[in-house]
Amino acid sequence: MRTHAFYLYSPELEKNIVIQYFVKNSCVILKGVSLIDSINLPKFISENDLNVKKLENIENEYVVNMVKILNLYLEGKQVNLYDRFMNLGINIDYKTTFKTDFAQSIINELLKVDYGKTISYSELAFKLNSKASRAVGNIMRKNPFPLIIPCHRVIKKNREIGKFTVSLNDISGTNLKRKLIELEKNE
DNA sequence: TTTGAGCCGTGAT
DNA sequence: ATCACGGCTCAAA
Repeated sequence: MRTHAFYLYSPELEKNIVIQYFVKNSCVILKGVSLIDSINLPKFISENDLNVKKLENIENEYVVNMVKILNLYLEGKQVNLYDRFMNLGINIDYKTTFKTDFAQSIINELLKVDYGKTISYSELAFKLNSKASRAVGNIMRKNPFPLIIPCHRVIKKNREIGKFTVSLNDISGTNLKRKLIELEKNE
């Protein structure tokens, strides 16, 4: 089971979106999504030992469809990335990362947060009769699938944007989170 | 607006 | 069992 990877550049986010996946029983399983500055892309690729294909050379129908959907989203279209990927038969295996019931349930609740909406860390916890807002933040921090699992929609209760750590430092992470929220505010 | 103390699930020890 | 660690909160100053 070899890991494949491809990336596309998003002018909207000013980031490269790197998708890692592998194929098992003719089913695509997503391994991770990373948002990387162009300047850091070569380092990221070498550090993770990625065999990255250039997008235009990829024949795989799954990849073509993934890119189509991602581009729709990046253009500001109201698309549910998780559902659309699932409908393609692409498996987003978050249970490998999130092993506990609590973490998995939080992700399930997060997936119910609609496009363009936000929710606070504490509200998300409250859905599970918990007050563990900090623990929720720690779960978001580990999200291997930014954009697809929309952790950018989880903000602070006082309406501040909160942090967004996706292999980025805090400042650029928060800016990127803000961009994503703005992107989803289209009419 | 800025601190500081409380908060809670996780993973490591 | 315990501990330290945070994408957090609340309230006091």
